[in-house]
Amino acid sequence: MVIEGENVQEEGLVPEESVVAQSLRDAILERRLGPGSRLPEEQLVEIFSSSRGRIRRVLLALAREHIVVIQPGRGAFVASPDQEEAKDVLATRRMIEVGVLERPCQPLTEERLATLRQVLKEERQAHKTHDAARMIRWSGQFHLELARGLGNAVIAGIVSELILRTSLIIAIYERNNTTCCLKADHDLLLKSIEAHAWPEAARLMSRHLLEIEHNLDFSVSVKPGLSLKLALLG
Amino acid sequence: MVIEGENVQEEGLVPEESVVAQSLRDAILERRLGPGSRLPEEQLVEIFSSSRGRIRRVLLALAREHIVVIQPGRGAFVASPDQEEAKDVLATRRMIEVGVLERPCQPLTEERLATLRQVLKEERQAHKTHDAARMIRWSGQFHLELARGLGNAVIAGIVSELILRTSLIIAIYERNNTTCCLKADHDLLLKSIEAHAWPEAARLMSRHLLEIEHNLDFSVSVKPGLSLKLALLG
DNA sequence: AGACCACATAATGTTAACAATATTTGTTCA
DNA sequence: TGAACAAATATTGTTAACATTATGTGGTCT
Repeated sequence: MVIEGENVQEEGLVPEESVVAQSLRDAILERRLGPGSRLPEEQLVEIFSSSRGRIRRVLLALAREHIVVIQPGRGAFVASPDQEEAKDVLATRRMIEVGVLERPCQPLTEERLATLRQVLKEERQAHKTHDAARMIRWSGQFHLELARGLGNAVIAGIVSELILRTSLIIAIYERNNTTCCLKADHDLLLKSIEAHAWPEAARLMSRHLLEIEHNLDFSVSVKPGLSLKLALLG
Repeated sequence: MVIEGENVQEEGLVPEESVVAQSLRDAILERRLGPGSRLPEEQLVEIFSSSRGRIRRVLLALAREHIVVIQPGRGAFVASPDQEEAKDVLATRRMIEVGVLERPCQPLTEERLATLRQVLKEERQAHKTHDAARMIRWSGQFHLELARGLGNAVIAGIVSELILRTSLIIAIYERNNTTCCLKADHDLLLKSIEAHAWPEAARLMSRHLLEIEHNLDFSVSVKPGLSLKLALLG
């Protein structure tokens, strides 16, 4: 199944740059690229057969999305959100994603509902085959599709960015592979939505996001990541 | 009175670039630069005594904020949000800014409340002296300070961006200088907040933003803007 | 061993020149 | 007059070379 990319808009980037940006976002989302990883321009040029100018534009764009940090004179790194940022990102997601369920900007069409079911199916499939990367990807896609269906394009763009930041946060602070256990949450959520039980759905979403937040352990420090080539090509 | 700039974070830009970016944001916020205005690199280089490389980075950053559009091969222009985007931006603001009042991420400290009062005072002052630019600026600042005080840094960043987009939207679609008439809204809002009457405050905020939306006239077309030098230096 | 310093290496930051492309201007002709 | 074309101009896109700045290495001294 093919669904439009995780991210929604690529303002200011030419198509070739979008591809690079999306590859990096994918690698970050699926945790092949961990927080703090160096992103040397020259290596990225090689990997993507691009030019330094283009790579630099992409890195700036990703810095503006808060998933990359540019340290002047030192280079670009995958971001390592601190505890405060982690809490803020989760709280913001709660505000928006619960808000969208409580007071939708638009009614959920049958078509979008079908997409949601399909996404959930993919998520279950990934879970069954223990494919962690695909699990994360489709889990995020579920949240994004909800924002698309009940919210609007602007909200979807915001949520898309927050999902990526969440992925980094979980990569740093997750307690003990708790992520996988939350699988049932999306099932219940979709059931409530199908039943038009919006208050119940909102409650589930709130609990779902709070649970993620509560499963974070802010006492841990850093974790090493893969090498660039392995992360982006392997 | 001095309050930190409208925008919150300048990830990936060096200070000199931030200054240019903020100048352009200011010009757009205060409607000295209108939707559709051309932004030729060479002129910006002259005006800000900067280099093309820097200007280009700034333009990309602003494109990512949806207040500038880069047309490949043609250059950068101040964005002209269409009707759909206008409705989405206002709906998103409603969702977030009402949400922040209904379920604050943090209690409003006395210090922040004082700032809000001060901002409102400036707003009234600007209104009394018929200083349109300052009116817009402080009006936006009021919304931003609310997001800072009741939300968090992430929410404030989002709201900050949405305020700028709203300024462009109003510049295009405002019916008949209705903006100035909404002055009393912020007064009432602050009164409700001071009385801890959150549901009432939320209702007022919702009405306030809906009113802005309803005062838009989507039948109008474009309006000309000032010259670059006049807008940015005058 | 460990702190310190100088050098070598590698990475990023910057610039200027050139190439490619739009836009404007000017001319011709119907 | 105004439509159509062509040349001139102006603007953006791209690259490569260079300057600047970090990083790593090796050696010396205490």
